[in-house]
Amino acid sequence: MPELPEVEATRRHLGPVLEGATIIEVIVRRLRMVRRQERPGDFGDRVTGRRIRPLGRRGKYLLAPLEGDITWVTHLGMSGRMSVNTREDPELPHTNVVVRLDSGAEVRMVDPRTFGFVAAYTPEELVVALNDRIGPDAYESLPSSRRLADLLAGRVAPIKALLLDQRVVSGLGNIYADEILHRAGIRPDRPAGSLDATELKALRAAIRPVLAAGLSHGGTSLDDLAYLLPDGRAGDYVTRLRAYGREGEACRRCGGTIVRTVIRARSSFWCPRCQA
DNA sequence: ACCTCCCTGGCC
DNA sequence: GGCCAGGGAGGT
Repeated sequence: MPELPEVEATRRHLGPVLEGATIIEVIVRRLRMVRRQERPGDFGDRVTGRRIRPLGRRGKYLLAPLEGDITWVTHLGMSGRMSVNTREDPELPHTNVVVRLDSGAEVRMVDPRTFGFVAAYTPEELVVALNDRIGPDAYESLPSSRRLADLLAGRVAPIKALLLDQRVVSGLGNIYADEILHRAGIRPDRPAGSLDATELKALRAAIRPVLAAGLSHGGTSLDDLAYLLPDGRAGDYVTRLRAYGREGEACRRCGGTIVRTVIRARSSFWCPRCQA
């Protein structure tokens, strides 16, 4: 599912297709996909006719800055993915937004569950939509362990819940949060404020390597294949996962048995033997 | 800081 | 035929 590594892999694939191209037409097949926008029609109106500058990303948000100070923002939600096509390619089911380029290529957003969305923002709107809502990017600007200590001090919520809170750091979802906690050797249900300095260092140190590994494999495509790279290939980090989805299987570090518990209404997979 | 909702394919 | 998956927003 699309978390930071999947969004970043998507950004890297889309870059060569989008950058420098001009948007000539936008087709919104499901109006629900345009959200967090005053009027849904604003999206097409605002992006059409503009040239795309180099792509960016913040947490799970894919950012396409356009000439003229408009930013096309895409969030893939739970089940969204981007697909690069020619106009002749048949459309997959759940193709909800189509962006046609002057190059003849088109980028399609496919999202069965429609938790994803697109929007087009002025600089002021972008600040409200992103800066005021999400914290530093977990890959590009990870806070120091000392800063993390400040953020987590006194918090009784489980550390897993705070890793998923995009205001603390942005980009982590359920899969990579579990992988990070496993690598750091920390139980997901530990009260966040109870982590000592050594544990916080281990936690901080686990974040980038896990995300980098996921990215190097093109991300994590699960059996449902909801997430795929823009060329249709699957990311295969699922074969390297150490915790997520491995209930009942042997821990790849200590040989213990991975368990599944529910934290904040989300599945958590972890090893009771090597996560303390 | 917690709960509910959105949505649909896939599974029991 | 019902339930589950879950990111993020909204409400209490």
